[in-house]
Amino acid sequence: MTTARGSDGTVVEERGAGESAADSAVETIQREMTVFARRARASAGRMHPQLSLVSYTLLGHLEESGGCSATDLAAHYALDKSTVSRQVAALERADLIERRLDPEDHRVQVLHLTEVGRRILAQVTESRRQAFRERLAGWPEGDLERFATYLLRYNAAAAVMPIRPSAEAATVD
Amino acid sequence: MTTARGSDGTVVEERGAGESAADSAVETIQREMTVFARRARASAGRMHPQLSLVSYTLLGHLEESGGCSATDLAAHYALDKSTVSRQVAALERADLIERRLDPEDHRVQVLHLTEVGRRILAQVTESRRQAFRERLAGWPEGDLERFATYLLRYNAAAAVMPIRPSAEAATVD
DNA sequence: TCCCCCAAGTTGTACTATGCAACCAGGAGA
DNA sequence: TCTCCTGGTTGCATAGTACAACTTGGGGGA
Repeated sequence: MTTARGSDGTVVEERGAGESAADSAVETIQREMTVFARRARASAGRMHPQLSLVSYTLLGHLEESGGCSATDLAAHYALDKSTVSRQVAALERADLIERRLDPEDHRVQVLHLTEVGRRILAQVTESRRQAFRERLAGWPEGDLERFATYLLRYNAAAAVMPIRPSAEAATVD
Repeated sequence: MTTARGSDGTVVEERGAGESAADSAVETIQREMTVFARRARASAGRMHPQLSLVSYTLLGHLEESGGCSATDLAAHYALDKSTVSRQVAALERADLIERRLDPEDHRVQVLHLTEVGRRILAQVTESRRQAFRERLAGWPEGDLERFATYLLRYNAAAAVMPIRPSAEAATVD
């Protein structure tokens, strides 16, 4: 981090002597992506009262998969099965999901969103989307599309090139 | 760009009849920023065993500020002073920072990086920068600069937008 | 068929990060 | 001086997580 940032988000750039414009852009990208991640992480605790961080993700996965087992969730998000088990228990207590015994294999509990769960998930999703819309309000459409394209390109690369130290990084999600 | 499938499969894209291309771009941006945040969070612990994401951030702030108080850190990162106090204690135990009593005001402990701290921070920063360089390798310079600009613009907006409990928070994933 | 082993989930335990509240110590003003 | 404010620490509670031991159900081979 080579940057000072005021509470207003103003950024002071310092360009080293031998640096090319491209290097400088890379650094800015790194810094700003990190800022975003930190901010996101920092506000994780002030999540929707009903829906913790992981809970939201799990609900989203249930919505899109149309129901799956706890083991599937654990594998998909690289979480321990005990962690998922407790999360699932909490979500069930909150009436956001329900369990149905798989008739084929009685060891398996297939998890499904309840109506309430679907509604809460939609609410939270909508409120996230609203926040993004506000922040991106007034951007020219061309900029929005290029920004989206860049992010896709970046993430596609990141998926294949995890931060180095260990190979397990590939299990990120 | 309406179809973006990260390996995580977080969000189902539903493009309603009345939705513009700009709306679609906003959704893609939201999804991809979230993917990035999750990946960053998940891999944070792997970048350097010695340095958690928060620790890394705090060290970085000390480096760029040239020394500041624990209260400054807490305010800047919206952390509780007790949290910072404990983080600082750990960093001091690890010999990465040192405290110097402010001669002007004996209540204040000005925190400074030690040589070791500076070295470790540089190492981690370099390894992160390398990862970013790899992911951005081959991008045309114009794209890099636009991407950097967009991120700056986005984060500036995010910094100003009121943090509503169920908006920004939900962003994390 | 019966037994053994594997897979899905649950529960006990421990550890980390965190916030809040109570507290301590140094400063500043009435 | 006395009171109040500020920087910091510590006690306590909670969330989220992993690991290991355990429970229950399935399936394959002798």
